[in-house]
Amino acid sequence: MKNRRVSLADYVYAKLEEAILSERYQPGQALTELAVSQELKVSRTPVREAFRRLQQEGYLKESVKGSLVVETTARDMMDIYEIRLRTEGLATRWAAERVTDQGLAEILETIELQEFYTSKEDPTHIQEQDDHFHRLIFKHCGSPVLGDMLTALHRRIQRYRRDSVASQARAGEAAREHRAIYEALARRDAGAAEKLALEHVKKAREHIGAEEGHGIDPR
Amino acid sequence: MKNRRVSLADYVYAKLEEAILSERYQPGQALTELAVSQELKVSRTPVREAFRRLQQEGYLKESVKGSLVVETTARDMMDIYEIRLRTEGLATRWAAERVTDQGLAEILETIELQEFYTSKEDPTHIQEQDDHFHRLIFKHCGSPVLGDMLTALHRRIQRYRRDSVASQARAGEAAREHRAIYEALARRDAGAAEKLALEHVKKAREHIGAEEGHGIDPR
DNA sequence: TCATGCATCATTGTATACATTAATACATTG
DNA sequence: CAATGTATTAATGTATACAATGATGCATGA
Repeated sequence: MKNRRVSLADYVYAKLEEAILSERYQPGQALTELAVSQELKVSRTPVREAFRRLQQEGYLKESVKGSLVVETTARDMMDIYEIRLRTEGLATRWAAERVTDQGLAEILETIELQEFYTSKEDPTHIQEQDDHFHRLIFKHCGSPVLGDMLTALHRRIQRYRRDSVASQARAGEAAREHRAIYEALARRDAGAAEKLALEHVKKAREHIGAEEGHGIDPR
Repeated sequence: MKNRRVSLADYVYAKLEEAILSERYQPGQALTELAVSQELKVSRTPVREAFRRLQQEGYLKESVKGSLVVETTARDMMDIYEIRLRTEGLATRWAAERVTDQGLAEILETIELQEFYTSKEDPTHIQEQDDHFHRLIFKHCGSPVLGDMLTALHRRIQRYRRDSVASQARAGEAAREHRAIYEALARRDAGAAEKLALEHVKKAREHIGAEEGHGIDPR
């Protein structure tokens, strides 16, 4: 894919994003440019670039002393599900209308891997493939605007989804729903694809809501 | 609001964003860090930060020689309207449920200004207030996730909206629609607010579609 | 004339030094 | 003892020097 050697700034960005999403850096924790640059053995310059990008994405926010890791609250997560409920069906519809045969092959491959890991009850790899499935749909929907937007939203709720997919029962359901969506895409059946995607998001939200105790609005 | 003096990086970012949105820097044009730093009489460091943020936002993309100004195509614009059709009603509904009296006062003020400039047929200030109205709704919807997302989408189609609002007939309609939305907010009538906002976006899209010749898909 | 190789230059990537700012703690003074 | 001023320090902001890379143009030779 990218033959260009990644810059240190990209490297730092990836490291920090990973650390934040995996919660090794906890919400509220302060990061200073100097501390990160020493930890990763680079100068402050690439660290600054990474900080700025993370701030723009909403993962970090400036504060008097260093930059704070921003929490994606349960409330933010529910908002994101509301947005996904209204837009992910559209992305899937467009994907059905526009996906290439090669794109379909990519999607099928990730589904088969997901099914394999589901049978092995391997949560880490299940989520990896689950994420990948959605990213592929977004990539093949033919709209960078919508695709990039949904990809970013997906990232932000990764930790909530991780807990959810870890449930073996839900993992099996999710894999079956993905395959149904794939089949609609392969038939170029836009209506079915949209409907199935909407249902899929609804189910995912219900499942997460149940785990998170969504009765309480923690705003 | 912000008592902190803006950094040069913020200044450069604002300058470049303005230049791109106003099309003083045209799509496809290459900008180099050195050229911009000399033009604005600052070092490359703040320029680099601004570049990175603009790249993250999708206004610039890296290329072999400098960074290219990215065009928001008519196609992107139509995609953005599709997204707005599905989400802006939600934001307005939430605003009706959550806006404070002070927020309502802010919104009313911008509407009155918009009406004033409409009566004066002053397109620049009309759009300024039109933008401001929408940003206020997004700010008061109580969801940073949804609000920031819609604000960014709005920005990206600014130039298309500019051409549209310049039409005096549409400007009057838009002002009336804004007032109707405001009144629904003031009554805390979430259902009406959502419906009116949806109608407003639909009308705006139709009007822009007519101007742009949306029959042709220029992808 | 055309291809090849080399020098040059433009541009970005990285490190580092210095400037600035704001918070903190401590001492001095009334 | 309280208030105020000041030195210290920790952090970011900015400029600049240098490195690395890849494009460009030109000269040379077949």
